[in-house]
Amino acid sequence: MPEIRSSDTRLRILDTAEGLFMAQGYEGTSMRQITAGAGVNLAAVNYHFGSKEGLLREVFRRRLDWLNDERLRVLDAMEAAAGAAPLKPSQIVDAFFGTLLRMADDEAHGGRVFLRLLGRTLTEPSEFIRAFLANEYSVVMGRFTTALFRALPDVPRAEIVWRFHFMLGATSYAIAGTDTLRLVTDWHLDTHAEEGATRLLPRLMSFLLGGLRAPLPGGDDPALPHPTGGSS
Amino acid sequence: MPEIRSSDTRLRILDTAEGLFMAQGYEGTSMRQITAGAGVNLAAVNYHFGSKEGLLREVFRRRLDWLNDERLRVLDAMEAAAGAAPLKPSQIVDAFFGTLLRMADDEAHGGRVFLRLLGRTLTEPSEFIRAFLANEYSVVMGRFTTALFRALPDVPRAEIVWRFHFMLGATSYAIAGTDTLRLVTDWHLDTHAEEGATRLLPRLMSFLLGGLRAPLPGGDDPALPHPTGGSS
DNA sequence: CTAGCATTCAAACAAACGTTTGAATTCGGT
DNA sequence: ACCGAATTCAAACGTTTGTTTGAATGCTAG
Repeated sequence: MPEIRSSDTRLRILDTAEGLFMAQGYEGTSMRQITAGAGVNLAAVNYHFGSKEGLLREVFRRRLDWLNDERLRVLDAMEAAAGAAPLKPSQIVDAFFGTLLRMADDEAHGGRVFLRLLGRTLTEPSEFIRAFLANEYSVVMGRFTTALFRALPDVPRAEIVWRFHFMLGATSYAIAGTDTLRLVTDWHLDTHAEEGATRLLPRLMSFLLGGLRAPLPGGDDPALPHPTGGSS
Repeated sequence: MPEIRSSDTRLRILDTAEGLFMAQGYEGTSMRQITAGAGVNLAAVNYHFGSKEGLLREVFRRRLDWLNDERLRVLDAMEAAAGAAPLKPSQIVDAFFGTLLRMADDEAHGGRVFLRLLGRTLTEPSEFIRAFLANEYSVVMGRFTTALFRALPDVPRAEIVWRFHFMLGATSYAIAGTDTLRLVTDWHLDTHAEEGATRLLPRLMSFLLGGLRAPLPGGDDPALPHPTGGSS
């Protein structure tokens, strides 16, 4: 096999960059930090990835390719088992978000570090990563939204897309800010110090399903005119 | 009144920086972009705010002070009207997230620009803004979590804090990514091009309440062992 | 009108940025 | 063992970064 390309320089760079991008963001991380942390020469990044942008793309690609393939694999298996019947919403949500969160305990595929980086980057789209992410996600998004359309035929499709967005946000935040939001709400979450990923899954799942299946904002439900009445 | 401090240089800088930080992030925005966009001298930022960090702090302070005061004002009015009875969860959620979203249509207090900046920055905490945000939010967070504790006496407190996090994430994403996530899910959301903020409120509200009041992840509910069975 | 403080300005500062270069080194195939 | 390609390396490239300086200008009070 003469195909063995990389020495471990590539991997060391990718792993180090993944961690630093997660902790400091893309713009906030310098090439010298990356190469110093990886113990390689400064020019190694440009040699192996062409540029800093190319490095970021590769950091995402090696994880996202696996994640989205896995998502589609799970969804395919579910649909094959269901035959012609539509899937349950809980199944679809689990195939998408459950697969993502289970990745947190899979150290071989990035673990918590990549999950936090992903959740973070979706909010700070550096304009050049947006096209890349949109392309990486387009197939998966199409499959899952149509699956949700079939699973919830009574819900307007626009509403389903909205709630998919909301679910994405709640999930990204939950994984990106395991210690970020703990500062905002310094209310100590009792026990769980590090093992939050496993305990997070069932909690997040019931929240997402509750939101997904909430009554439509049709108008008869609590309309809530906000009581701004201040006397003085 | 000899108290009139600022020329409008301060305001021009704050407004311009708010927009640029939103569009490009803190690290991705240079002082020269800010001062050029505001039409002021480069040294004006350091003169009025001391440093770039000081500018970011002030950008947040002038908006967050108003927002969180307003949140507390609404909550106070609600609790005064309710007397000794606990508030309804929908009231508390509206006082917190409804007040935030209504800010989007209030151009005098930042409007959509600040909302997107806020949602963005909560995910990329530059380590020096975390302490600042934690301090700005501590009072409000305390008041609202205890209000939720009273409103949902049967739900474990840790669970309420979790779901508060999830609600924060869904909301931040919804406002931060009005066009970000539209690229990820390029499924065109039909009509609404710009007026999304107003239409967003009822949709998000029912989603949040559905998630907040979802059945607890107790275990008897859909446990969903994921069907990973793939043949080849 | 003028003294005095607040503000603005052009210019320069050292430091850090991403990238490039060309020689030194390592490595696999014959 | 040797050649040629792949990789690593120290050094420097030209920009851009945030900040500082000291003189020029604006404004207000006496």
